[in-house]
Amino acid sequence: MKKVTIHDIAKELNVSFSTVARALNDHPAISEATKKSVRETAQKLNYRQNKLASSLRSGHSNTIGVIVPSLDVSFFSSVVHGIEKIINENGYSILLYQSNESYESEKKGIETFLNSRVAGIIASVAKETTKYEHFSEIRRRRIPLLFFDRVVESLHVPSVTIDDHKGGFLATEHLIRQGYKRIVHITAKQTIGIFKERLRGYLDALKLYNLPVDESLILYGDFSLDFGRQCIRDLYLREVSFDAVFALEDFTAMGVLQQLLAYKVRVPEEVGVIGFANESFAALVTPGLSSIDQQTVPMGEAAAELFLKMLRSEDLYNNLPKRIVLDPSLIVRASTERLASS
Amino acid sequence: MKKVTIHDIAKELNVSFSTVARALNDHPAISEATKKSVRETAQKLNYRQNKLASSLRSGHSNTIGVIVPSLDVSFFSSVVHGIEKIINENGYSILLYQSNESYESEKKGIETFLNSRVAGIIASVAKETTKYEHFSEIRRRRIPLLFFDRVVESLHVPSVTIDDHKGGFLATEHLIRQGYKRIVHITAKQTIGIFKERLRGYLDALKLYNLPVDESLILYGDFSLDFGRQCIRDLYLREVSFDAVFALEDFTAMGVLQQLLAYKVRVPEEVGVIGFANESFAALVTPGLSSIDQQTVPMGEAAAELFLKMLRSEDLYNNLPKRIVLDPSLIVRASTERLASS
DNA sequence: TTGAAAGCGCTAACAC
DNA sequence: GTGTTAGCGCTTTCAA
Repeated sequence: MKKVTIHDIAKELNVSFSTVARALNDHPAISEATKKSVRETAQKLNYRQNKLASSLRSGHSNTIGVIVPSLDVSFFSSVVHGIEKIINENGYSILLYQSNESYESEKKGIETFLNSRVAGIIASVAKETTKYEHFSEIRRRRIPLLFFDRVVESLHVPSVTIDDHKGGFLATEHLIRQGYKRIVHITAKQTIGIFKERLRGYLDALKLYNLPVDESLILYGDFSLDFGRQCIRDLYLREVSFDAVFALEDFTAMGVLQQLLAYKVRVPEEVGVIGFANESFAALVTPGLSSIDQQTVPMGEAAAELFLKMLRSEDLYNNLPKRIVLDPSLIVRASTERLASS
Repeated sequence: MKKVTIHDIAKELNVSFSTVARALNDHPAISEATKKSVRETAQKLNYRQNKLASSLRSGHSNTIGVIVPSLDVSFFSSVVHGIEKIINENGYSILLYQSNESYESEKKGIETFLNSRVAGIIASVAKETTKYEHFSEIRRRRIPLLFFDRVVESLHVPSVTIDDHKGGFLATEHLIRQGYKRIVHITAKQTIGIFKERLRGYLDALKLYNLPVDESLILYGDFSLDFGRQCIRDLYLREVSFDAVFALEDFTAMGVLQQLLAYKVRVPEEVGVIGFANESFAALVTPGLSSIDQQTVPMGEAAAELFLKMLRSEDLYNNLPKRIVLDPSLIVRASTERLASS
C-alpha cells in the first residue's frame, strides 16, 4: 500500500496541497464544497494524516507522557485507567512508562518523553528516587508537569493526592464510634509521608474523643500480610489488651484478620479490624474487611483534568501550583460493624 | 529555554550539522575525537534529539500501540505490565489506549495509532467488536499486528493466548483426584470462545476418568459473584446432589463459596470449589480458593517478544502466523484440598 | 477563497 | 572522515 499524502489528494482534485491541508483541518476560509470533495477523496484514497509531520511542523504534540512505578499494582493501574479515559476524551494519547521503582528507569522514561516532544508529563515518583534533576529539567523546558500520589514537594509542581490524615482519622473515629476503646495501629517503620499522615489521623481521632494514647498499641513494621499476623501473635504473647486494629493498608489488615480467626477471636464482636486502600478483596473476604477508599479512578480523572487546564493556560509556572487533595471515604463492612447504626 | 538542534552544536564546533548527526548516532565513519567533542557540547547545550523529526525522515518509529479493553481489569493491566517491560528493554515505547469494550473507541484507537505512525500494534479485542475492518486495515498497511487473549481468528494474525481447554481439564482433573464425583460446572450462557473451551476441558476430564456427564450439573448463566450464589441456592432448591463446583472464573467461584459457607456446608470436606484466573483475592479468602493461573505477566512478555520478532522479520505476512498458547497452571488451596496428597 | 513558498529537525545518498 | 544536498509530510505566512 503506497503512502498517501495531501499531495496525492491535491493531484486528484487539481487543487494545491495547501488547500487540501486547510480543508482537512476545517479551516474557516475554505468553501464547504471544496472541503466536501477533499474529505471524500481523502476517504477514497485511504488517506491518514501523519501526526509526526504535523507535530514537527506546528510544534504542538498531542501525546502526553505518563510514568508510574508499576501497572501491576492495582492502585496505579486504576489511576492510569482514570487518566487515560479523560485524556482520550480530550483528543490526547498517552505514552506509557513504568519506572519499576527504579531511579534509572524513571530518568530514562523522562528522557524518552522529552525526546518524543510530549505535550506534558504526569508522574508518580519511584520509591528509589532521591535526586530530582530529571524532573526539574521538565520544568525548565516549560513543559507541564503534574504529580499524583507520590509528590516531590520541593519542586512546587501541581499535584493530586488524597488526604491520608483524614483517612487515618476516619478509620479511627469509626472504630471509636463503634465502641472500641483500645485501638491498635500498625504503621510503617520507615517514615514515609503517607503513613505518618495516617498515624497523625489516628492520634488526632483519639485526642478528639478523649481516649488515651498508649504507645504499646502502636506497632511499627515492614508492612505485609505476614507482619499483620505477627502483630496479633505478639500482642497475645505480650498479653496486651486491645479490642480493635487499624492497619496502615489492607494486606496487613488481612493478616490481622486471618490470625484473629485462627485464634477463634470473634470479629467484629470481640475485636474490630479496619484496613486502608479498599483493595478488591476487602469486599470478598469473610467477614468483609472495612477499609478506607482511596478514590483511585477519581484521582486519575482529577489529575487528567487539572493537567488539561495546565496545558491550556499560558502562565504555567507563574502562579502558585494548584494542589488537589481528595477526600478518602470510609467503607464499612462486617469486620467493624458491631452496632446497628454507625 | 531556546530549542537546541544539531545546527547549534555544529555552529559551536565549526563542523557541518550532518557530522554532528552522525556523531550522535555513533556512525562508524566519524573519528572518536569528533564524537567526543560533539557529545560534550550536546550535553553542555542540553540537546535532546527530536524523535518526531527523525521518525518522519527515516520512516521508522519506535513507539508501538497497545490497545486493551480496560486497565481497571487486573488481567489486562498485568499483561500490559509484562508487555511494557520487554518493549522498553528493547528501546521501544508504548502508546496506550483503552477501548472500554466499545467498538467505536477501539476503532478510534487504531486510527490514532495509524496516524501516529506506530511501528506496530498489540491488541486484545473489545467485547462489542464484531466488524474487523479496522484490524484488516493494519494488515493491509503491512504494519505488524499481534493479538493476545482475545483473538480475531479470521484475520490470521500472530497471537498469544492461554490454553483454556487445558485449564478446564486441570481444574476438573484435580477435583476428580481429590475424590469428588459429582462436579458442577458453571459456564457462560453466551458462546464465548474461552468459556466453551473451559467447558470442553471439563467434559474431557470427566470422560477420561470415566465419570458420567450429568447435564443437570452444567449451569449456564451471566457469570458474576451473585450468579455463583444463586447457583448454589438453585442446586439446593432443586435438590441436586453434588460434591464440587468448578466455576468459569474466580468471582463466580467466590459467590459459590460464600453461599456454601452461609449454608454451613463444610468446604472442602463436603464440597470442593475451584475457580479460574487466580485473582489476587483467591489467596486471601478463607478457605483459600483454588484456581487456575492464567500467566498474565508471562503472557505480556511472550506477546512482546513475539512481536519484536515480527518487527525484525521482513516477510511479515508471508508464512503462517505464529500462535503461542501458554499453559495455565493449577493452584491448589484449601477450598479443594481434601486429601493430603493431590 | 485559494496558491506559492519556506521550513520544522532530522536522515541518508552522494560527493570529495 | 567530513560536507553538501535533498527531502520526510506537514503548517503557516504572504500574496493574489
